Amino acid sequence: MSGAPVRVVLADDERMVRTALRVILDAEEGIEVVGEATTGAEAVSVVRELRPDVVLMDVRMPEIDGIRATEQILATLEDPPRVVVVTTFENDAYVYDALHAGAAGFLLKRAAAEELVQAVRLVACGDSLLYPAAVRTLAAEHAARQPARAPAWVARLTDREADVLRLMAAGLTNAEIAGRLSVGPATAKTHVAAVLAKTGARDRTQAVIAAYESGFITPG
Amino acid sequence: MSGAPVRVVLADDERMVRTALRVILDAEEGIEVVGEATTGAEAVSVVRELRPDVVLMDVRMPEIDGIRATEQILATLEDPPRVVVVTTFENDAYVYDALHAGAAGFLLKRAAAEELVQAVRLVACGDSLLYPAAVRTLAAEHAARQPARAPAWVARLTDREADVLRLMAAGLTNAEIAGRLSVGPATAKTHVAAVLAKTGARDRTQAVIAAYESGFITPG
DNA sequence: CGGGTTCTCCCCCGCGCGGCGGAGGCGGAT
DNA sequence: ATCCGCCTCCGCCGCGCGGGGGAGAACCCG
Repeated sequence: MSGAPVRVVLADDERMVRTALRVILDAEEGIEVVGEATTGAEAVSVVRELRPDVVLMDVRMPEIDGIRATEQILATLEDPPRVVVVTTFENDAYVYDALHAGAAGFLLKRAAAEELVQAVRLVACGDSLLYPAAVRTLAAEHAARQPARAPAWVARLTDREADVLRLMAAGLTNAEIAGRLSVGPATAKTHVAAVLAKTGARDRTQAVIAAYESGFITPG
Repeated sequence: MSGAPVRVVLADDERMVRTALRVILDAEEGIEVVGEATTGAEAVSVVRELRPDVVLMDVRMPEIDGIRATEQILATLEDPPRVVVVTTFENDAYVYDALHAGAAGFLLKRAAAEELVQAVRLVACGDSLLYPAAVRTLAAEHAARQPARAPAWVARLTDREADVLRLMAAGLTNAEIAGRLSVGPATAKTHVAAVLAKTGARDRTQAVIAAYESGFITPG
């Protein structure tokens, strides 16, 4: 815990921001700012060279944005540093992207100095962290991932047609669907035809796509 | 900030836990435990009556679990309190459920006393919060939505075959794929056949299903 | 009672699809 | 210089699929 200091690299295109971060972090014991970068591309090469423990990565940067830079760092380096994505606005959609890219944390620039320091220490210990307000964004996205996206046609499906669509989305042929539902092949075809009509699909493949895209069935 | 104290209700079926929480929180200035509940149903009625600012809600409780109780509280009360879901194990799938139910935070019972206090203060201010380890769960779920679950066959696809699979998953016929890629129909068929072979699919529909299930393409 | 909906089943037809084998060119690796 | 992987294309064949009809039985609801 109190061994070697945490080595930090700052990536931000604005000098003032870098300076502010450096001042805050350098004042802390056990934290050492070892490098800076002003573009995403530079961030990747600086990190590759200096091998810091933590990277504070701005989102909006020239050449390569912080999200892509994060992806590249995590994809190309072995034993990569922990990346904390930093941005200005909390309503940024970047929260999701940052986590998706493998970021260990997400901070707003308006965060207090103590929050920043705590963030660096936390991720250096292997923990993850999100700026509280960002959690709301994430939670909201999570919650929103369920409703809304159910097109009208889903409700118009009869029970039987819904069964058939599920089996179609399981990759079954008409004959197999008939067998699974214990009905004649002709009946299965009729239901499939009805599903195609209601989904507006040209063939069973498009129907399955519609089933996925509408959330009627979900991967995993 | 330092006006009226934060009024807290504790909902947990274990007396020891309630006592522990009460001792910790009552020792803090500006925080007042105004009520307790031992079941989910009781939690709902107690909250309805006492109108606290914050509810510490256990997950596992008799009658109604904490998740459903949270849902009911947030759905039926106007100007509802902020609910922090508390549980014992961090590998609980409840993190997701809790956020989905509208919880403002997620804490583990092993959290330090200071974390607990900070959590109450934070959510009382309107911020959200997650126990750091819980963030990992959430972030991992988010991140896991892409990598890992990429079966071996994804990597074995050639660039061209990946293009073709994407178009297949867009619902195009062989002829349309050929047109889109500016190649002959025979070539498109060859690539499709290769995709079917590598995905282990019997027909294009199963290939598209594999594409979704593997995360090769994502809904939305 | 009649009308609507749903589920069931049948016919024929055309065609896209998938399986089969073969072939030539082109670039990188050995 | 040789092999191998990838992309490109060609034929043939069988079959499942989708489109077009029609039809009977059960059910609910007004």
